[in-house]
Amino acid sequence: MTDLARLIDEGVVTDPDSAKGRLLREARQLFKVKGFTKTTVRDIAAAVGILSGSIFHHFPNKEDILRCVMEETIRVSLARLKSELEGVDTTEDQIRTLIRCELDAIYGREGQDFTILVSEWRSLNTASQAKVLEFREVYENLWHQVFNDAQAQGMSPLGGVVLRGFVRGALVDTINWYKPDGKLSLEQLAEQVYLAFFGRSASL
Amino acid sequence: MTDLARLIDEGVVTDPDSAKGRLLREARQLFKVKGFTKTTVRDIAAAVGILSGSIFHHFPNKEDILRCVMEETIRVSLARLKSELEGVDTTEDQIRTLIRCELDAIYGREGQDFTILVSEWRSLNTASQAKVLEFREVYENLWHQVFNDAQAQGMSPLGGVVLRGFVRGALVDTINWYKPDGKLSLEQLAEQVYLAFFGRSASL
DNA sequence: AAGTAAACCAAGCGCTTGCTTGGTTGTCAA
DNA sequence: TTGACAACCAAGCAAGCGCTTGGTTTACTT
Repeated sequence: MTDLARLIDEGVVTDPDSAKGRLLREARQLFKVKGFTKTTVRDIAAAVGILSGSIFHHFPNKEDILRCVMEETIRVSLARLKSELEGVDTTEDQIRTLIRCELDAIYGREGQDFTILVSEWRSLNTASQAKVLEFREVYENLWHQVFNDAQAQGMSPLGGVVLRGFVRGALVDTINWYKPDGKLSLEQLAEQVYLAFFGRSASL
Repeated sequence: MTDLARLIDEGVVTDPDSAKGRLLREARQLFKVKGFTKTTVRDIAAAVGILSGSIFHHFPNKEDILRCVMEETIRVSLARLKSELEGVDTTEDQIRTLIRCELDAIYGREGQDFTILVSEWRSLNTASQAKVLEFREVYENLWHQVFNDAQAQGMSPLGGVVLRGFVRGALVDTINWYKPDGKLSLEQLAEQVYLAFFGRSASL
């Protein structure tokens, strides 16, 4: 069984070959490029190759498409993170893994997936936000635990929650200035982030 | 002459008592709360107390209102920053001033002004972005200079541009989790940011 | 008192939006 | 072969959008 097949089987992602899966893929792409409000249901339908009305056979409304896109993004990121963290023992390497995975969630695959969670957050109503938050908190707790360990080991003077807040901001905001095709590679960017926050912990 | 009067006189801000100034103030507030696309010209007009069509006596189109709001935000922040940096000699204190001023631009006055620059950036067309960028680069260069000094003095292993990118992200993203009314005060938050990026420079 | 220009109103145009409705097609199990 | 169901089409509705137009009010100058 392939990785993808297992993820589909576990309900982490929708089968990309199904009608709903195709819709989610094209919607995600359009939300990334144009943003949620500037993307019309006609845009999404045209990208898939159907008429706009047919979308509502699969989703109750436009907002629910965004909710599904966001939930899938987190579920995939979380599954990926958990599997990559397995067998990583030192806090230093765990932090590097966290940073690498999140940068990959932002720039990997078809790119900028993770960013939708932040940039389009206000496009969800309160009920949808609560649903997405359920998954997100599990993901964030992984960060908090590792960063609390880091504080306990003297690697940072900051608590896990605050430190995670700063690191998330630093990472997410890179889309506004970092160019993956420039002189700085993704791996180098990840290392720069690590250095910025934990660069001199060895000297303690 | 008061501070505000001088700013008006120098063209930094529009007179808040003028018709255009009132429009900009209400528009800014609505853009912050609802976002640009979800704010209608009828919303803005109603907040000021006029009819929607009358807005176009003052602005050529809706987008230009956002452009003006953004430009004023930067001009005010820049003027404020320059005046606060006067007489500050050490790089450490300059950094603290930069952080304090930017947090104040985000949370001060009527709150979250500065954030519009990031969250609504894509709502501007290319021409408007270029205009705003003109002012913004002056502001960013102030950061770059100070952070390059910091690197030269061994306070950080990172270059000014990259480090500024991380710090900006960390600061701007605080609106997504930091609560000004919580246990952490704005001054404490500013100090935490400083510690996160420069906390162990003394041990070098 | 007359002139001027800024500020605003009243009405609505043309377009786009999310979504609905009633019907058609393709697929597969019984 | 028939029934059932998911997937989709064709057409369009109601509401909201940015913006225009032609005219009126108000404040100030000369």
